[in-house]
Amino acid sequence: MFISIDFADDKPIYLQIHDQVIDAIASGKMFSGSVLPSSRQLAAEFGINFHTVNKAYNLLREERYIQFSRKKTAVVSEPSMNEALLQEWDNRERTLLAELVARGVSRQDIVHRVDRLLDTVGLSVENGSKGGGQP
Amino acid sequence: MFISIDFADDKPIYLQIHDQVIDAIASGKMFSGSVLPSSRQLAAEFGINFHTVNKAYNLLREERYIQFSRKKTAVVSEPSMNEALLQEWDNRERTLLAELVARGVSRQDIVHRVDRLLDTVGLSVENGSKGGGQP
DNA sequence: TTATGTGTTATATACGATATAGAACAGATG
DNA sequence: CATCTGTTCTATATCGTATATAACACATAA
Repeated sequence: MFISIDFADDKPIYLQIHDQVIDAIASGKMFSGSVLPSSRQLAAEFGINFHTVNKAYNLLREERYIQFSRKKTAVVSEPSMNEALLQEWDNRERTLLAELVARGVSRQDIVHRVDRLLDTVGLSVENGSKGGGQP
Repeated sequence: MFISIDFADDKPIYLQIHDQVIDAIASGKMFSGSVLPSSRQLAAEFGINFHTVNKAYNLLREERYIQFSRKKTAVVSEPSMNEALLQEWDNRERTLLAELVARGVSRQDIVHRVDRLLDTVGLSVENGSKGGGQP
């Protein structure tokens, strides 16, 4: 499975699941139409409560990353974006960038660092037909 | 004052203060040696508890952004950075970048967006470090 | 010296978020 | 029918956030 939970991490479990699903989509491991494991199934796999998984799934649905089909199974949605989301993203990104600037990291180093990170995010391509339209 | 508090924001007050101090340093409004207002003083200004301000200050100190002089006043430290901090920053930045990638934003758009954000962060001359010199 | 202001420590309360637990429900599936 | 799905409800326990009050050691200025 593409999800792992670190109980020692201070980050809430439901957020760990939430972020890793987004990461799986970004990296191409999952894409529009991919079916996610059920709440109870995923919960059993990690020995956690299925309500915790539900919380992650519901958040992902509110953010339009996934949706629930009539079969009640969670599936990855078509990518969606809007101005409000971009504005909210900018706020968080700006706060993060300010940390490096405040610590004296040069602008060139920051841009290079972001660029290098983007390399590691989308290692898609391989693995079946990605980008060839929707399944 | 370079700090404002939004009680409607879901972000904790102590984190709002924390992030805005870092932003002030990044933008050059504060730099090494700048004196921050006292906990009780800043708390009174916004009608909040001084323990809340203390929580923000102590976090900033643990992160080496500020320190407390023998006079017990909080002052901005010299910029510091290390590998562990960079690694931790990468993790958070990667999660943030994955959101845009998962939503279908092109790599070029993301880089351009980050570059534009960096314009708004450091409105202090060059980067690399604000001059000023230290006392 | 006295008075004031600083960060620090301690105890206490209140509230929301996180996580767990168990039960029951409607709808789809085989 | 039996099973699985997400959903809803109630309940509990724990932690983080925020406030409140008190007291302390230290530094500063009157």
